Amino acid sequence: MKKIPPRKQSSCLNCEAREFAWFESVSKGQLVEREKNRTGQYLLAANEHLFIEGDEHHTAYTLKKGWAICYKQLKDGQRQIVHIALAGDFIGYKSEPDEPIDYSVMAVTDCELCSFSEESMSELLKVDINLIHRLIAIQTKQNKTCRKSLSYVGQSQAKNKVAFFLVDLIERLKRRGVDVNSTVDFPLSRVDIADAIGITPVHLGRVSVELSQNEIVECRHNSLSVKNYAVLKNMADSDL
Amino acid sequence: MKKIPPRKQSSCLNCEAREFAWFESVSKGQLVEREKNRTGQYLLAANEHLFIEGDEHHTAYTLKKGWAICYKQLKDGQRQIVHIALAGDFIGYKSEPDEPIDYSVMAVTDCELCSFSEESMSELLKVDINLIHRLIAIQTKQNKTCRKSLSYVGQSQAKNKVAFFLVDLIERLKRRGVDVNSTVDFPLSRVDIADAIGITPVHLGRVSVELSQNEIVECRHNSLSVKNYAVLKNMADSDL
DNA sequence: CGCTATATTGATACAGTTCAAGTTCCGTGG
DNA sequence: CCACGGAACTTGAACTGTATCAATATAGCG
Repeated sequence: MKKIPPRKQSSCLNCEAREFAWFESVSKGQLVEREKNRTGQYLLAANEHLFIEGDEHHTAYTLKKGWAICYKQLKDGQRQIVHIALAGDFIGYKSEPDEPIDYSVMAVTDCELCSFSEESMSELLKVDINLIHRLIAIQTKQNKTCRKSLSYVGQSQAKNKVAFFLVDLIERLKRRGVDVNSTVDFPLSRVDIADAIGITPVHLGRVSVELSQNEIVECRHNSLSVKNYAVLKNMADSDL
Repeated sequence: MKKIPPRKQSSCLNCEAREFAWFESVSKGQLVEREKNRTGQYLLAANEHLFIEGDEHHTAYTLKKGWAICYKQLKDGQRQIVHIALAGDFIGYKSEPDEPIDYSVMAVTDCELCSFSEESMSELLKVDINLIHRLIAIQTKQNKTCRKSLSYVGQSQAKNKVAFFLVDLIERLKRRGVDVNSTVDFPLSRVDIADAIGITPVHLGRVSVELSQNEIVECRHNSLSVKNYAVLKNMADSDL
């Protein structure tokens, strides 16, 4: 991971990810002041790790740009992706400084990140009540998302899992201003998607063929194009 | 749900669940004061619902006594249990008052609950910084637990799922002072366990037979007895 | 003491996995 | 710009874990 020297760091003022980030709750006026508590800005190249499950790291990050995956690994090597991190996502925060982190984060594309040390975070939480509430809101949402993933991973079958997963992602991309009607950049590999929804990449392949033959969604080679979002959405949370 | 009249309500002072609950962070001295912001105490009979996914309820609860299940339901009726609530667990909290709750809660055994209205909560969070940090810690832990469930539900197979699930529960019961070496009360049905780990009750039955034949764990008829915890633990997070 | 819930057992079907052999894609260097 | 090599995807055949359905057995409740 490459640290960006202070004079080259970009300001929170014109950060596009801010409306999805922890600092969403900070008013323009206060931003310069709060920004002083940001402890660094980094470049993380694709496929590099930010941290690994078990690390005793002491930093939380806002993903400023790029795609990253958060995952856990079982003893037998099986990988479960627990979250696809997009611009604005707050990752690596732990309330207990002494406990090791319970998941790993790896960049999918080249990423930019802003860091907050534990001290700077508790300083920020001390001086700005809005940041506390925003942090709580972020956690509530993460929880909600995780419960939803758990539900479809546990209860639905392959085709529906794909739909659930894609619809979730598409909605998040939409909010970030991506035009989902055209073909969009989609850096996740088959293996990534498979590990996120709990099936085999091979079987995901077969399901994908079916989805593209039915003119629902085409998802391959770093690009995604939605042909029939209504049907896809309906497939997420129903047997159709 | 039956409301307990004020004069019959028990105090937080000698609550056994408190050390696992939100008020864990409150000192004995402050407890009487904080307790004033508790808005009610309730009895919820077995199989009754506390609230249902989609409800616009405005109350958070501490489970004081009993077992409850938190679950989500897919359109096709499939149920995923996302959490087994035990004494001390904080359930139903939402950071956004306007949003409907994203899961349902049903009592498994008769339960006792303490309630906090949205107003009382924001009052408490305003006056007691420790309660803020405790709330954040609770959410962090819930998140962690959910990620873990997602991982084994998504990636391991039936036998291991059972082990994961039981080990998690057993550890939580231990902390609550239950002697796990003897036979313990275990009110969850086969269907409940199956819906928590994402398999069929019938198949869970077969796996259970195997586990009991191998003298690892016997789990039936409202009781659980662990024969070989070492092996069970090893089965959680490994192929053995 | 019967009645409904819940759990067991067996037979069969299928979704999803595994392994292995192709194929296509894409970045790299000549 | 093309040729190469490795990674990512596809395809096929065989296998297996889990689901389904249906029929019994057992447990707990009124």
